[in-house]
Amino acid sequence: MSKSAKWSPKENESKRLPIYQHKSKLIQAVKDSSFLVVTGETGSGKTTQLPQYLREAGFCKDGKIGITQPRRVAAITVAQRVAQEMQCTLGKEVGYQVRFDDCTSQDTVVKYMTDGCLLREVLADPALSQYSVIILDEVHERSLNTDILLGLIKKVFTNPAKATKGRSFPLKVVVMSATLEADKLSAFLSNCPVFAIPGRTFPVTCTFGSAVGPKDLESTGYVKEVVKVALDIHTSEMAGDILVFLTGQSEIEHACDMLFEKAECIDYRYDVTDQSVDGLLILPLYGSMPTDQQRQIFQPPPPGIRKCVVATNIAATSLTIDGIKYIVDSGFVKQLNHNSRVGMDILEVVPISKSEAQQRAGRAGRTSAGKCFRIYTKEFWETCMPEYTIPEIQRTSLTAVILTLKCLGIHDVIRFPYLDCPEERFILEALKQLYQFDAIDRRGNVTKLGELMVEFPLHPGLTRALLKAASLGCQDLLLPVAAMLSVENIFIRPGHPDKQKEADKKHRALAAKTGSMNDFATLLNVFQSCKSSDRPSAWCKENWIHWRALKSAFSVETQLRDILHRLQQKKDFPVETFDGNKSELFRRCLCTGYFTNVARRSIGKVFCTMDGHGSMVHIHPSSSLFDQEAELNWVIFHDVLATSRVYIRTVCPIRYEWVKDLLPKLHEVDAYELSSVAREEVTAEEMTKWESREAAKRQSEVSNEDAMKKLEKRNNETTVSDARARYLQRKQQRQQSKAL
DNA sequence: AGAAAAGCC
Repeated sequence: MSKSAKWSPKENESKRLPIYQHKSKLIQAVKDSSFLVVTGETGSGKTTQLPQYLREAGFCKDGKIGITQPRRVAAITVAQRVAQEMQCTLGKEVGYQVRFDDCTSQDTVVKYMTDGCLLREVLADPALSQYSVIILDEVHERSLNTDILLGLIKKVFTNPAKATKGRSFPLKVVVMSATLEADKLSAFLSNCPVFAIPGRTFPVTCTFGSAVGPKDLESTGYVKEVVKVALDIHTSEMAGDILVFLTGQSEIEHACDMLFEKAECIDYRYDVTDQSVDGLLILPLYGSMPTDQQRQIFQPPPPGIRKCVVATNIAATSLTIDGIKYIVDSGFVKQLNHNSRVGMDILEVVPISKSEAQQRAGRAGRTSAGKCFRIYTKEFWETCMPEYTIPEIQRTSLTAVILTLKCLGIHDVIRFPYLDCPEERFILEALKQLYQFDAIDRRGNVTKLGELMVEFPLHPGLTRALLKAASLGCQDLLLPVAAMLSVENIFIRPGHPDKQKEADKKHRALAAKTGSMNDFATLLNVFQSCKSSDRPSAWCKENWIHWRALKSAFSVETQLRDILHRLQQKKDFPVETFDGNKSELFRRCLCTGYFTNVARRSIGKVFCTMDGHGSMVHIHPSSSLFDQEAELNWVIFHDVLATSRVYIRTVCPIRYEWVKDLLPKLHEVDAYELSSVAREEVTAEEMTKWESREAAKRQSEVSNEDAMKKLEKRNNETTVSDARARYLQRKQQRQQSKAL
């Protein structure tokens, strides 16, 4: 057939995918129902093929097909592949949109995008009127944005009265997920049908170990054990590469060092050119690693050499390495959890879930049968590992998300249809913060300021400070700072002690140049100095600054500037004036967004937070204020880190007068009030109760002095977090094992 | 006296 000669290899390949034989049934299933759950493991072809099938079947007549992904790279690479398969130019019929990169046009009918992008679109067009089909992909990963989109879709489109509002034709929704969550998702979306596509993976045999049991929850013995197991594999198993899962950068470097000492190896750090050694090629892999080093991971090892990649969870979903046949699973992961008891985010090492362990094991079966060596016992699996990973929505700060919902007109944020409901106190905490930032009023309604704030892709506190600066005409001070604080850490601190000293020295010099001992000012200085440099990347290298991170800060700043510029065109954008010097102006703006993060010197180097929790904190060693003895009594800070101590990081000295009038706001309102009046059905009784409490409150305004006394009292009682205790214990064990 | 996971608008 002459037609077949035209087929590209890709096209042939797509017909061999497991999904192909279900094509007509799948199209019919989408036609038959407004909601559909499609399950299929990685490799089934659902992400690339389903949108093409639906386009062929005429679903693009009235609108676009939108497919969401939790990650940027996935959205881009999948769009590239589909454009190739459809033999069209990327950005024409097939396109993608991620932050900073919109590759779509008028012609685009198949649009891949990140879930965050679609959420932004919903804010502008809640009816999603441009789309005929929305496909949510990788729903089992339960990213915060995907979860919110799911809830919004349920709320709007399962209600026939609301579903047609703002639309001229009905919307089709397809939710794609790994097999495990299928029934739950179907139940959530009005018991919609489930379509299962078989996967194409190879069997992976899993074995349990004996090294880590339920009693070893707080120990770091797993680092030693994974090294031992990896060496065992190297000496006794058939050819095939190894992937080791650990939790963080320093741990990975340590494990690589141990492997290098114990095996006949090539370590890329010392010797990549000598390919004559028969042995192990050891490659660390974590997110903040330079990209050219990351690229080495994907190259096949030299002949006769086995590759051993030691990675963080980045290798579980974000990156796929070919040729992996053996997995060594430590059973742990580092996770950022919001702790509402102490009111902060804590980065901690926790056991992975059973489903995550299966995901890790699956990485060995991509190209052939594989083996997974779990270093923990069966008992550990049964008693310490939860069935599923707790979804992000249940363990992060919800302030920004709640503001988004409020701006979408969803007042009852407690009874929003969450697939998994966050704890009520998390929601209340978010409401309280929004109230403190003047984003919502006492009745839980979004204020004018709140409507401005939701436009910015930033934490609300940072946005609040930025808007204050804008109203005072000094946005140029705050825009770079906001950008710098919303990208990954820009200061490089190498593992080698000598280089560490060198880096620290450079960083201190950057701080000193501002002449003000204010970490926010240092960020501004780094931003401006690099930007005005002739050779910015060389400047970064010289000063131990992450060029990649700083580059993204440059783009973020431009984006924030554009958003701000657009909002300032509005006629009711607030305008204020201020008399005083620049440094005070800068710091006063910061106070507007950071008065929830105020600390006061207590005794010596110990500070005490003024947020109502009264935690004892120290200034982080990376801060320019770390060794300042000066009369430094009041500070604001950007974030908290719980390691050997509870540290505040990115710190700025302030005067008490600047926050005096703001601090009472931290105590004046009970979060329950914000939520109960926000609920759609408020009983008359509830209303009177609330009114009378309001009246009582007005009569007895809590004075600052009273609030301070209360905090002082709490200081003596509390409150170093559990995370710190665990850290100390681990450190001790580490030292003991070192001594042996 | 001492330190950072992944991802997204």
